[in-house]
Amino acid sequence: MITMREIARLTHVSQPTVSRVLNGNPKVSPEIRERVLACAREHDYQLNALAKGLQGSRTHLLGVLVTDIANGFFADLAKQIEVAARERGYSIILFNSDYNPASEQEYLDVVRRYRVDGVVAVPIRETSLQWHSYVEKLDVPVVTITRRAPGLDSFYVDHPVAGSQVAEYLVDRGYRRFLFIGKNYDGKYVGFRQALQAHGLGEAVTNRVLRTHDQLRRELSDWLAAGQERAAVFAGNDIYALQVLDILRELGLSVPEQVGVMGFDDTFMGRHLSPRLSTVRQPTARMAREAVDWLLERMEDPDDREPVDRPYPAELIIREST
Amino acid sequence: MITMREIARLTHVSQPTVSRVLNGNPKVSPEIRERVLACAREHDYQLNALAKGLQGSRTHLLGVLVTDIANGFFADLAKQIEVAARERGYSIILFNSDYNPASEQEYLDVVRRYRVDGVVAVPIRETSLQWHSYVEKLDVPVVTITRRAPGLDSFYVDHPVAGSQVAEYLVDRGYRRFLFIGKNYDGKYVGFRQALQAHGLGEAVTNRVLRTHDQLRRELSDWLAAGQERAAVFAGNDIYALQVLDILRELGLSVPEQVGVMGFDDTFMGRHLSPRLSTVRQPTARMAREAVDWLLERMEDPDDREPVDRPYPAELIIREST
DNA sequence: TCTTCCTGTGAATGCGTATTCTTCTTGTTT
DNA sequence: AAACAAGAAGAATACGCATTCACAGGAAGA
Repeated sequence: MITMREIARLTHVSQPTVSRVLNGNPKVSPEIRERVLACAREHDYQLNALAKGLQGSRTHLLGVLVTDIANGFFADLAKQIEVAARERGYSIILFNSDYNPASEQEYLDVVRRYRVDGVVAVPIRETSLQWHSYVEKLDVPVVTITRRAPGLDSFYVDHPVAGSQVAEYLVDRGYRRFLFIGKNYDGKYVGFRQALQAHGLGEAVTNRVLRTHDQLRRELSDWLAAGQERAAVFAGNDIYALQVLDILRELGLSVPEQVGVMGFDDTFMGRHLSPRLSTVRQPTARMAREAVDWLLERMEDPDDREPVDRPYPAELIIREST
Repeated sequence: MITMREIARLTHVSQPTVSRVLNGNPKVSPEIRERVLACAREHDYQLNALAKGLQGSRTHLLGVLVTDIANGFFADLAKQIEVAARERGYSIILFNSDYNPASEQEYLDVVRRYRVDGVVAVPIRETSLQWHSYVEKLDVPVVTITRRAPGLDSFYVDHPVAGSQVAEYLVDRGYRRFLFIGKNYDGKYVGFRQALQAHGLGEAVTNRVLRTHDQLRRELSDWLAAGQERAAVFAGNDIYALQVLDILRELGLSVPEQVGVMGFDDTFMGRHLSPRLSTVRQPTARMAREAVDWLLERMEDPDDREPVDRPYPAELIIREST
């Protein structure tokens, strides 16, 4: 791999001159400029980004931390981030926390080792104390996407709000018993339950964590047997919803006639399921773009501004399953 | 961010000594070792990977190039690669070619700029001439995963073979007319057609590229109307299959009774569709692991060995859609 | 007491860039 | 013609690390 010094030697100029040419510095005579450029082209010169990063203050690397890249929603999110970053001349170091806090922390060390310019992250929990204190010590700007992290720049759909939107909609549609599939600390569940309580339906909502398919079937069928009123299942994401639909089919129940099902994330898949899945859409592309933009600005002037808190509206996508 | 020199200053030793301690070099007295380690811990020292990469021969960065990370199959693949790499102390620079050859090429420049140690790639086409010649000039080892690239280390499921497996199975199940959804240069289609020709069914197979949902519906319904024999659709991937199932439902056709549908990739989703999707599974995790392993070995001794060509068996997953 | 051999430590150096500081050349002004 | 401004290119340096080499001091052997 050819270096500037090599080019300098070949073209009988000094290395700084080569640097000037390659960086478009005007203070260099046209003949030399041509000579150097020709040589660089001929040998297919590529800047050593490591050296540049070591010397200067920018590595042009962005860290991207997601909980599970295999989940279609985060895969799409990662893609949008990658695109936005690339457009601005940045490359992406990807990391998967797999919902494991230890991995998450480990990644922050990687981030520091590579002197990444900034990080856009989906933290596992919105308010993890260790995470937060660790990020504080980091001298790297971190923006949070899809999750709200107090004290950090956050670009997110407000989960409690989205959850309450879902609740309002389902109540409006006549549902009176509700099952939420997901972690009980999930903001969606929190908002969902609160909104239902406001309707005097606080007793009518239950929560289950998804473990295995069989277990979910048992729980679902028990739950359905335990009441008479119109029932709806609110799944923490479309993948859960897919499994719920499957189980209801196994149980011989028709959706939405006997049970309503609501997903979350508006994965592509939902559009083509049977029945087509009602779900909640997040403006991923916008969030990704604006998060990256902000991150780059944040890098300019370190920490003079207040952390930004930017919630995005969730959009209810009503299809056939409710 | 604290450096070795800083630690040296604080502990009253020389910088090389700090380096020795941190690298476990035995030639350093226990007292000094302790002193230095304590100081490093206290200040939460992190190696500057850029400097190390610049001076040494390893950056501990791996490039990962996929065609579309938003596709569940590649998302899962990327995840496996990331896990395998991390276990071996490598981090991942991710890139999305989005089926755009220009992007693909552009990425190879990024790879060179960051002096990545190796690349695991899903090339857009198995035999792209520019790609191949470009990779040759690269002095970075590249392994190809999921696609076979002659002359490069390849870890893949042989698409033509898999296509013929599908053909054999479908013929065996009594299907006599076939529609393949995907690019006609897709190896799956090539093998599929060949196997059918061997059964004297060469005339019975057609190919359509998926553009829009509506267009596919028209084409599908036309195609179905054009013949009487038992028909099956072979979709190039599970996402296509999902859309096909949807369309057939719209057309009021029952699967598998009236039309068979075969997917490809064994995406998680397929397990829970209605009907559950018959598909083809690739041993992604194994491929990813072995590709990364090989890549690391390849990095040891540059190019003394022959390029490895490692096909993996495809596994037919038969569920309800055929 | 004087070599010889370790062993632990520091000094010096290189990796590829960008920047700052100098030097040298050319052209302009009075 | 002399003085000076400006422009072009080279020399030196720093960034953080690893590595090589040389040197000091001590222990062991003669």
